[in-house]
Amino acid sequence: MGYPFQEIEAKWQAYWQKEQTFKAVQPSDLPKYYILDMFPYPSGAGLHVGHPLGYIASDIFARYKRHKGFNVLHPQGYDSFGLPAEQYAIQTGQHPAVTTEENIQRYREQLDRMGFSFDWSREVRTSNPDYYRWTQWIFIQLFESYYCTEQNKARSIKELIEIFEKAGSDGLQGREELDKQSFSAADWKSFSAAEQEEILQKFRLTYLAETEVNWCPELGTVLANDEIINGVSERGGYPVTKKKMKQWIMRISTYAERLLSGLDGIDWPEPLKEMQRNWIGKSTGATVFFPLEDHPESIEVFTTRPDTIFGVTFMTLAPEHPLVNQITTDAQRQAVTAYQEQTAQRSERERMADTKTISGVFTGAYALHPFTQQQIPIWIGDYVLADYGTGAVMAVPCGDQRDYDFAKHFEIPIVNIFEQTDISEAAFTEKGGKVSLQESDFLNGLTYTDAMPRVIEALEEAGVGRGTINYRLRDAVFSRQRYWGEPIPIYYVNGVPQTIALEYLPLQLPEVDQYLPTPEGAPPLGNATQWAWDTRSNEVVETSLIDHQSVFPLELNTMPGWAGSSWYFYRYMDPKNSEHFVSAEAADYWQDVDLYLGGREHATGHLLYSRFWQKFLFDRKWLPVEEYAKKLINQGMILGSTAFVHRIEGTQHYVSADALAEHKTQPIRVDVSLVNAQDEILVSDLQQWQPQFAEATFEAPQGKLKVSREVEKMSKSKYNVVNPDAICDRYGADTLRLYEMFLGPLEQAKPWNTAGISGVHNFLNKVYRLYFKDDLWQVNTDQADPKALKSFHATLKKVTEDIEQFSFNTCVSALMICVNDLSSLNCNQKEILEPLAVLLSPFAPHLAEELWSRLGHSGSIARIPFPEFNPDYLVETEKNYPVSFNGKMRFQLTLAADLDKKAIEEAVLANEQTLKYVDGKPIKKVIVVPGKIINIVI
RNA sequence: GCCUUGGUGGCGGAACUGGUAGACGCGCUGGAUUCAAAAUCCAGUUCUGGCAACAGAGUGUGGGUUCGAUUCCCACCCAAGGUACCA
Repeated sequence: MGYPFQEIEAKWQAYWQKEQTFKAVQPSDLPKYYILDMFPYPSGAGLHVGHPLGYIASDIFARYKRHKGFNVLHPQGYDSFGLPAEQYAIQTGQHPAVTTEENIQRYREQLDRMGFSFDWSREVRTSNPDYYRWTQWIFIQLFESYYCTEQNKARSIKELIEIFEKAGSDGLQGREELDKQSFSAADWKSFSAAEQEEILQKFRLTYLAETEVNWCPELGTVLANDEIINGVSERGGYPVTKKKMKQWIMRISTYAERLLSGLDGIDWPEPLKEMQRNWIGKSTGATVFFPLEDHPESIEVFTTRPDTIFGVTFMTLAPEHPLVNQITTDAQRQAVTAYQEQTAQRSERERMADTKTISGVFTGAYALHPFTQQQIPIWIGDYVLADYGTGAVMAVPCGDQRDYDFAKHFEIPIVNIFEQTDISEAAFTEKGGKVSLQESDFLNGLTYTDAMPRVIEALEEAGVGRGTINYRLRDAVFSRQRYWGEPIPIYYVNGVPQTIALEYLPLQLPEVDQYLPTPEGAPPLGNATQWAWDTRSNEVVETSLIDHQSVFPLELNTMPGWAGSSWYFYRYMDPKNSEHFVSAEAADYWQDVDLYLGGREHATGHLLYSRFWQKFLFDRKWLPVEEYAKKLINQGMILGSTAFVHRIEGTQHYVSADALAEHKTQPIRVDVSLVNAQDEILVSDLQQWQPQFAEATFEAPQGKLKVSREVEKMSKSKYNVVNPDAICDRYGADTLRLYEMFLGPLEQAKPWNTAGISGVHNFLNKVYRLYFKDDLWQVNTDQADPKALKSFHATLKKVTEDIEQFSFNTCVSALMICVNDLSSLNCNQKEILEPLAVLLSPFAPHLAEELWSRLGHSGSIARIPFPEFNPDYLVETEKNYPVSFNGKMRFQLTLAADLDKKAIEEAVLANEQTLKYVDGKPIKKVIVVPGKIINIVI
């Protein structure tokens, strides 16, 4: 009989809830420790066994830290705005708020069953108006800020306006945003509100712009770059095309450098940092201006290889480049226009899929080389992207493979500027090495390293270019044409955006009767009858009143999914505050997240955007630190093990998976819960499960069909989901917790497989039997066996070290060894069993609480000090040393444990019979390897 | 293509800065207990040969450094994830 886990778990879960055992106190004299999980999106499918993996790990650590005397903040909440609830609403008419609430209920029940030590009094939900009020507030602050390049931080836009009022455009030197525009202080004051706003829009950290966006027609919305995977939408996999739209944009690019350098100071997984670095994509090079031959303007290019400037034989512009139409000669106009149309029609996906076909058209125009004044033909080609760099490249076919291919294809001349290199087959693209330049005027004889600073200097002297740093990171589109998201707190007076003051927030989502876009293509909020802002009463009023003087239209777009999740970790510190998004005192006490656990898939989305907002809020002095998460761990995904039955192609006849070689078959997914441990499925179960099997025929001995397996992501549609509730029913939450940890290293992805769960469950039964014999309490106060003490303290040492390194799988193994030892030594002394309960408490909290109360304590075990490791128990009097000779182990030598290296050597040489000679040869030298090996040289 | 991570029994996985490879668990084999089963306990289990003692091989492949390599170095193969006309 196993231990009564159902009774124990229910009892202690109720106790924790009633006693508020895990409430984080604030203020407190204890040192703080903040452990955060990435909060879940509450989907309709509920939790599967993969979801809790990270929660279990963070919970073990949180409980451990409490035992170690920390004031632990371990909160949980819901990222409850999102597309699935909205799509469900479109299909059923059910309000997303209703389905979201239902899903949250279900999530909460499932989470509670697993015995997590969350402080639920601090729960946040991003779709709650009390929460999104502050998301809207942050949006407004971004709108009311600009980035000051001199102080290298965000400042209030009011300070920028002051600068303009005092000195006009001269007050802001060298800012590209102003382009060539210049105005005096008097000019500024004479500008209309709309004119002023047009200038300010170039500086605001969130701004409106007509841009080419990724438009997903199926979803009816725009998507950010990180929401697109291989040219199709991340959600649903629908095609994405380019479309011009007026959108709210976040000026994340101003933070590119700080987002990059900030990575060095935080303890995040290296692969994840690398992904962020690549996404930011810093490249150092130069901007070069190529004057046009018959046109006043010049073409600006960005290049990482200005040292190869004498190898330029043509230029390529993106087909969308603004100068193309102006410079194209009449003779070439038809061809150019045709090419432009052709590229515009190709979807993003087509363009990406087909990178091998070389295409392009000559514009007929020429630029002049900035140093040699030679004529350079200007081409357009779709291998040049409009939105990277300046949308134009100086083509150096000898040094860049794409330019090389283009030149070969269109028979453009190639000049080799690299000494002693062969470019008959491919371009020479290496940067390092000792290859020097030739036919390069003042750069002749210089290597890459020497030529770079020299050429940048020359460009600057001649006024035709400068050293530049370019980033791949683009500003992030912030508007979504959706209903179930935060409304953007903006209304428009004559087209000029105005913010809604804090005291009138939140701007609550209006009711609509349709969650689809309006027939005119406006976002779903366009369906609302009440969606206009009255500036006299400062409230939302009937849309039909817009003609009145004081009533203005509200923004129809909502915020993207990442808005609410970009700052939630600060709300947990002070969740009920109605004055601030977090109070200075709370932020000051908790500071930042000490440990953040979550999936790798958020590397270039949530984890980048939230760092951006953090830096902004830090700049404006609302938050105390510039990086919010000191340490981050990516837990690996638990994958499903999908089962397949096999149907002979074109028939309704199914065969066993071991007979696949003989037939041409088609695999069909079946529900894993119907498959037994031997990978067999009963035909009768299968026929009951889905009607398509009812009329099929089977080649199944004893009515059993063999299935084949494949490891895939867990998902409802793949029928491979395992529900944690089922595991809790059968084995209990403590077993589930231990087993998920035992499965393998936390960071590693692994398929779910229940095969080993009995071993872990057995371990807990064994623990129980240390305390109870035939359900009778058997713990006594006798002195414990030294062997038992030794085993316990060795385990204590190992487990403590392993917890600190998040190696929970080896912790479980160590505990198993210890309990096996104690059980075979018949150990039932309080001296060991009392601290053992505390040691087990992070892993199997329910059982530990029960044992603790049976040991005669009142109250929870949760804050009892963790047992201290005592090295005295591990002292050994004798040690076994393996003796190696010529790399082979030859002897076991038993020596006193306190001997040092020298004494061991002497002891070996003193041993006349067995060791002074080896294979009849005298020993020349004894090498003692630190640890436990003795090496002998003859 | 590039970047990152990894490759160890039938399976999941251990092995601290180079030191007895395969801990722990599953599975399997045999035994004890039982009328029987479940549960529990004990023993064995990398592979090959052998009744056995034992011998040989062995951490993706091929080299190298070392008294000694899963661990360090070089080249390659494979898998997973990321990313891609980024100039």
